[in-house]
Amino acid sequence: MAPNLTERRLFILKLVVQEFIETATPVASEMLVRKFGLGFSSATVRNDLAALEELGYLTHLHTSAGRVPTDAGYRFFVENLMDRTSLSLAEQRMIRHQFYQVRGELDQWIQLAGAVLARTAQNASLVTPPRAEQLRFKNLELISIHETMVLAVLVFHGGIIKQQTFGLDAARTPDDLRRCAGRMSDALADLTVSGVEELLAQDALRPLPTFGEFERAVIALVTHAMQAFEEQAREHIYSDGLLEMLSQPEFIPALARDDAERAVERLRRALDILKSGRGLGQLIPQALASEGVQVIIGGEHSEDEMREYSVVLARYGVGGAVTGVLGVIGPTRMAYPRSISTVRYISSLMSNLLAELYAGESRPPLEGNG
Amino acid sequence: MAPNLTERRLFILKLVVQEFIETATPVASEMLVRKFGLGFSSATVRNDLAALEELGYLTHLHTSAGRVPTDAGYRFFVENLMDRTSLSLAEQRMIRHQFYQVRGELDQWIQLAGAVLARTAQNASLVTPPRAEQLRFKNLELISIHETMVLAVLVFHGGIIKQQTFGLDAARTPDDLRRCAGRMSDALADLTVSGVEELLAQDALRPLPTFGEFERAVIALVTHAMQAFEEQAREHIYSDGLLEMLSQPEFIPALARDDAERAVERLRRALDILKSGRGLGQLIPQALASEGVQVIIGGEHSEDEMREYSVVLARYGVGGAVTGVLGVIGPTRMAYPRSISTVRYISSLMSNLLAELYAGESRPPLEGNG
DNA sequence: GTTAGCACTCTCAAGGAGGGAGTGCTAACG
DNA sequence: CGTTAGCACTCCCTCCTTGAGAGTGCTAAC
Repeated sequence: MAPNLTERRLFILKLVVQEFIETATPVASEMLVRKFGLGFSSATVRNDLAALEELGYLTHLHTSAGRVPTDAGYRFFVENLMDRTSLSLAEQRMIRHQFYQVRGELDQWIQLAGAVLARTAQNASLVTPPRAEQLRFKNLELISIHETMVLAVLVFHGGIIKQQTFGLDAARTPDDLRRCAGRMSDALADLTVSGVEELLAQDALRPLPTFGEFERAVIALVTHAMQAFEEQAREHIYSDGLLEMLSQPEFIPALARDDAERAVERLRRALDILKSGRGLGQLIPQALASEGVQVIIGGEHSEDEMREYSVVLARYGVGGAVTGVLGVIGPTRMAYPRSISTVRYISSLMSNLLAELYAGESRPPLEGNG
Repeated sequence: MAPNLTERRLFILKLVVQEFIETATPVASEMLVRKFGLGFSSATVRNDLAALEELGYLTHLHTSAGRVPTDAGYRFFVENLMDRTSLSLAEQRMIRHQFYQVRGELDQWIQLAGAVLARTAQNASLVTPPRAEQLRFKNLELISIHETMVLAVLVFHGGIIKQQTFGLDAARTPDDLRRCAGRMSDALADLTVSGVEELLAQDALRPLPTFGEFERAVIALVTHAMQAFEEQAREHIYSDGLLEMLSQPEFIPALARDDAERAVERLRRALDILKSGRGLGQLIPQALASEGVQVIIGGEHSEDEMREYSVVLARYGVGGAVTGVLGVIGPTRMAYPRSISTVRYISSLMSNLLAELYAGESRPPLEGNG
């Protein structure tokens, strides 16, 4: 009943997908024969195209239109047909160099990763900052802004920093604050949110002499800050490359197969997705739990609004300790080989950078030859 | 020669501008008469419209199209005609409440300001973080990540924080680092970039016993961080509300007077402006140097690519010490009264918040009734 | 100064024709 | 049986035309 997949048909499918990815134009039989100098006539190719269509890998919008891959077609291409290349060494070098230039500035890595992903894959990118499963307290500093206003700098494991100002009931000297911060740092060291909460509860029951009203207030502040941070960290996704994605023909009315309205509506939707993170929600935890590069194509998404988009994601980080997710999002007609190799490279690069930070033994520190 | 501006003509001009701002549709004489129950016939209004056109305040695209304000028309409206309202008390209360909820989290104020501006003015917003003219050092903390890796947290006056990791040549204990950070904090306290540079130079000439190789390396790090920060702070503009702006009819092909292609091209341009900050470059320093709310309308911009947009900007901050700029950007057909009052309110709100932080005497700290 | 009346201009949407692209089918060929 | 030439057919896209509608500008009267 269903046609079988001959070598030639596989080859033709590969050509169609590659061609459509490149040109964004439906692929015609005649054109394939001429452009690639196939040894068959266009009629033969047409038969194969019809077979591939019956198998569900291709469609066409109307009788006299060329073929376009379906989601299943892209999936088959990604799994079985595409050339598994890496980024060129020159590109890798260039990217490494850019990261080298912001060495030490952890908060810039995320931005840079987003920018590089977007530029290299010519689509939008998304990056979540590296996060520990559990925020763990490391250090506290209390800096006097003026007599009754204090800047608290909370440092957590993994180089995560949060600042918070608060007012005092009574004036305190900078030295006083410093001593207090030292005591607190020791008391709270390595605790998680629940640990701090516990301490606060205990403390309330049997107050220690060194921990007075003020100290308890600070612990409450820390608790609150950690809770808020964990919550907002889960939602926060950095994204970039909107402009790159918008230069894809899908978003250019004159080039879009359907009319201009659609192109703009699509754009608005895309913006919405990137900004709100809706439609990406499940993807992130899912990617965090997986190894290697994940590809989700069009209708494979659980969200309806994502069915015109594909996402290429990978986890990065050290062990299970500090991890994040980064990836590329764009129309289903996406240069999968390139996107995948870019995501793979950047995730491994980020992982190495983080490993240097936390393990130290992996490589000599970046500062070494500065 | 040129017609004169009678009371009625002023009134009609006001109506036309308001009407066009609201409906985004060219305003016809007949429609004005009916909608506002004017006591004149449409022919009379037509005469006045023609006069206003001759004065340069209105145009129409073709013979049988209604009138549309010119940039000069908007300008005249903003200066002389529009109702100078404030945000409603309910809105003010709501906004204050939102800021109250992120009290103490200085870095969230910027985001919040951007979001509120965008939502209230239904356009894109831009906010620069509050900056001192000169970055002034306040405090340094060195936190051991592992034996040879250190996280430096630099705190500057104005609650500005920068983190930077670096590797060590030789292992150091956390205590060692803490003591060192304390010495350095004292040595560098209140210095500007040039001050630190000077210290570094002096130090190189006659090394003090307490300041060894390591300390010099840290000072160099601080110098570098301050330089980099000052540079990138100048360029960094936070922006939000793209989605809000895109819901303006100018960006919706079906509603745009000209064709869909234009709408999308416009959109791409707008994105580009917001992302790169090109076209805004001069505006920021200019706004920093001015008092009150600045309005720049369409062709008044020095940049050509901005001639379809208007910007409403205001400085915020305390004295000349710590200041930033915030504002709204959107199509020239912008709800100026609302944008201006929003920008005015938020800038004063932010100024108050900053004043509390730095002066303390202006109001009781926000934490007071938490 | 104001107004009614009207011709004129220009846009916009709908309908129709012609050209073109590409397929699907059929019949013949090796 | 796979391959191929030939051809009818389908559907899109662009251009053109047409008619309706909107709104102006002008003129002449009030």
